[in-house]
Amino acid sequence: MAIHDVECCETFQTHEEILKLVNAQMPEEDELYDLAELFKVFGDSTRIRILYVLFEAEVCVCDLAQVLNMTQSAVSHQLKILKQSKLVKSRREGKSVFYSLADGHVRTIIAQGREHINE
Amino acid sequence: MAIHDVECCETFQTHEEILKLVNAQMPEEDELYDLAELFKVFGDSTRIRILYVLFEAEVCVCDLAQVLNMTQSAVSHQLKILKQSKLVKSRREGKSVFYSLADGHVRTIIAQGREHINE
DNA sequence: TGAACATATGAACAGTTGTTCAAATGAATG
DNA sequence: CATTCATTTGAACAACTGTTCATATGTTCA
Repeated sequence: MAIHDVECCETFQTHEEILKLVNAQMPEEDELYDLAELFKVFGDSTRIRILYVLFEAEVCVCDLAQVLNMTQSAVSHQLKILKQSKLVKSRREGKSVFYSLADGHVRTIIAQGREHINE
Repeated sequence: MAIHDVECCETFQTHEEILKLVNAQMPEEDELYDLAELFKVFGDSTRIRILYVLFEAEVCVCDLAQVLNMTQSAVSHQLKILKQSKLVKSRREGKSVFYSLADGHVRTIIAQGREHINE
């Protein structure tokens, strides 16, 4: 048993080795935080519904509000969050603002999540 | 303009078509809820850190607590959540309980998330 | 410029979440 | 079977989140 190994639940595992492995792969604290923030965005069924609409078409805010039967204010608040995390982008056309998906990761992540829960 | 189209932000879009497309692809409400619940689990940096440890090795609760510098109670609470969402499985060996990843979707989802934020 | 429309924003409120502390369960061992 | 160790659980508390309501911003057009 190496010097720096720690006794724990009497297994006397080589914690040093585990620590090395883990520290080598574990992202920086900032990145872990950003990662959690990103997944928090997916962690709300309203936002997922918005994303599903954007899978099909580029739409304006009041279209989203109608299709999803929500307040336009509520939709706008959620769109802001989606935009801040760069899952969605917007384009102004006259009085309207049109939203669409920002990149393909959204589809992959949601597809994987769906696969997982349907196992 | 078809009969059921709705006037909205003066674009007179064919909402009927959008609605058809969206409704065809949009999962049931239950599944949307489950999906959001799943991503909520990823939406906490503590749980992501736990998953990163489990990427490297099967470990017991007090190992996790030590490696992550957390209360063993806090770790246990989070493991319960990870287990309920089937991201993690456990195996008892004497007094200890060892945790490991339940399937490969975890890796894919986190990898995609990481790709997204590093763009 | 002023009215009308589409969207964004801020404050406030209820509901949810992660941690801590204390206590309970479960397993091995003398 | 009582003790010890590893883990789980429940209650409680502060921090955070999504919606609503009221209001502000920004754009078009008469």
